[in-house]
Amino acid sequence: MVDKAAARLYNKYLRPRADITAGQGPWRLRGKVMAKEKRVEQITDMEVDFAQWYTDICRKAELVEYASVKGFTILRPYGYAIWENMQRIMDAEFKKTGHVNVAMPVLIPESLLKKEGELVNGFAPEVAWVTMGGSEQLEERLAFRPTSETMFCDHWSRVLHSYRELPMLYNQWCSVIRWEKTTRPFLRSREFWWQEGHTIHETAEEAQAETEQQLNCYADFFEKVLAIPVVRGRKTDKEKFAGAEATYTVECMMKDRKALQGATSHYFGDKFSRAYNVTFTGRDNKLQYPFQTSWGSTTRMIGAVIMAHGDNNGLVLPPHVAPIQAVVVPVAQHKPGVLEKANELYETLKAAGVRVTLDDSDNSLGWKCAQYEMKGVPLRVEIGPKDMENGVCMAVRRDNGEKISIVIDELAARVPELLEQVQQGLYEKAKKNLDEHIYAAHSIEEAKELQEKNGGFIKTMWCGEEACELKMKEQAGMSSRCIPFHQEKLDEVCACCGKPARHMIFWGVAY
RNA sequence: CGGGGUGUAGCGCAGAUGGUAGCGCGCUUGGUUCGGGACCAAGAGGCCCGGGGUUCAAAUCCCCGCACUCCGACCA
Repeated sequence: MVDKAAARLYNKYLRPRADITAGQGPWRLRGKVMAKEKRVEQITDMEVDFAQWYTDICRKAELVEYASVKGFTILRPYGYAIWENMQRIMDAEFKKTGHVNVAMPVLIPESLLKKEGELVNGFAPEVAWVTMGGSEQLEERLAFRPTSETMFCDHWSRVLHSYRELPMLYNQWCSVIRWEKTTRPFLRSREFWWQEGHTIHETAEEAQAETEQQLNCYADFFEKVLAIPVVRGRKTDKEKFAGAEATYTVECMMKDRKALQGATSHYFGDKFSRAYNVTFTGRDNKLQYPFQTSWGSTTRMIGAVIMAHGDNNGLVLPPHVAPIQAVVVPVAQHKPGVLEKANELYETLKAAGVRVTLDDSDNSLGWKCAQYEMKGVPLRVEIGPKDMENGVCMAVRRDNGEKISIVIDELAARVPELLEQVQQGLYEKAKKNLDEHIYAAHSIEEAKELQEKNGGFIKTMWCGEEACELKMKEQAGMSSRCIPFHQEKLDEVCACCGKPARHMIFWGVAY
C-alpha cells in the first residue's frame, strides 16, 4: 500500500545517509560542528536505522566485502583475523575434551544425502548442486555440503568395528553452502565458515552428555570470550534441526533487542547410524548402532559481536578476540623524541603479549582516533610531548570512552589489566541489556503488546503444542527461541490456548 | 519466493523537458600542519549495471535481465 511516488521522494530526500559529506550545515565534520558523542561519520546511527548501521559497520570496519556471486562474501583480513581468534580459542577448548580435527569432502553424492529422510527434507530447498565434471554431464549429481552428517556417517560405516574404538570425537573447520533467498553479511549468506563437531558414542547417555558438554562449551565461549550473555535451552520440535532427536541452543540478545541463535548442539540418538548403517560390535559381541551428536558454530558469531557491543562510532570488539587489542597513537609525532617513545611503548606492549600496533602514519590525530574507534580496537594508547614530560601516557577505553593516565613504567602491567576490564565491562553492559528485556506475559495479546513496546524476550507458559507456536507467530510475530533450562512457573496454563502448561518458553523476533 | 527502493569515479551523490558527464570526500605528488576526522597547490581516476528497442542522437524514454538493499515467509 506504499505510494510509489512518496517512497521515491522519501528515498531521494529523507532517507538517512551513511555518508555526511563536509560542507552540509550542522553535520559539517571538518568545521567540528558535529555533536561530541558522534565522532565517526560514515556510520548511520543505530537508533535511526539499525539494519543500515549494521551494514555500515561491516563495510566501513573492513570486515567483509561483497563477492561477485549473490550471497557470497569475502572475509577481509580484519574480519578474518577475528574469526581466526575465535577458531584458535574454540579449537583449543575442543581439544581439551578429546576432540580431533578432520577434513571431509565438499561434495556429497545425491544418493548418500538422501538416505536420511528428515535431513534431506530439511535442507532440500537450499542445496546447491554440481551437475558437470569438466564438459561431461555427471551420472549422479553432487551436492555442495550444507552440513556433513552424511559424510561422517558414511565414513564411520566403513571404519568403525568395535566398541573399543568409541567414542569418535571429530570436528572440522570448513565452509558450507546453503542457497539462502535473502542474505546479509555474517547473519545469512550462501556460503559461511563454521566448525561442525560430529561424534559417535557407545551409549545414549554418553552421547547426551556430549551434547550438553558442547552446549556449555559454546555458552562459556559466548560469555567469557565474546562477552555476550546467553540463554541456554532446548529448541521446540518445530525449531529443531532436521533429523535431530533434540536440539539445544544458546540464544543471545542484540542491541535492537532481537534474538540471535548463537550456536547449537544436537542429539541424534541412533537415527542416523541406522539410516547409514553405522555399526559396531559391542561388549556383548552383538552388532549395535552407536549414538550420535553434532554441534556447530559459525561466522555468524561475528555478527553477534557487532550487534551486541557496537555503537554509533563503530565496532566494539571484546579484547579476547580483537585482532588489535591496543593501538599506540603518537601525538604531535613530528616533535623530537615522540615517535621513538611511541615505538618504545609499542615494543613494551608487544613483549607483554598484547596484540598491539603502532600508527606512525601521517594522518592527523583525529583521523587516527576515529579510525580505530570505527574498527573497535579496545584500547588506544596516546603518547605526546606533554605526557613524556610527566613520564605518563594516556589510555582510552573504547567501551566507555574513559581516559586513564598511566605511568609508562607500569604500562606492561596496566594494559593487560585494562583489557580485562574492558572485556568485563562489555559483558556487564550486554548482560544488563539481556536481563532488562525479558518480560513475562500471560496471554498472546499481552506478549504481542510487550514485544511491540519493548522488544526482547517474552516468556510465557506453553502447553507444548506446535499449533500454539504457529498462533504466536501469526498473532504476535514471534517465534519460540527456546525452552530455557532454568524454568520458572508463571502460570498453570498455556498462554496461547489455556490448556495445562508443560514448560516456560522464550519468544522473540529472531535474526 | 512475494512487496518496496536503488544502480553514474573507491565512497556518498548531482545530472527538469534526450545533445556521450559533474560535485564533495577519498587517492597521488609537493609544501605547510598535528592533544579528536587539518590547509594550500597541482594531478590521476567513468563501456553512466547488462542486453535489446525507439531516435539523426540515450546516463536520460520503452521492454527484458542482473545486482544490491529494506520489509515479510525460510534458515546458522
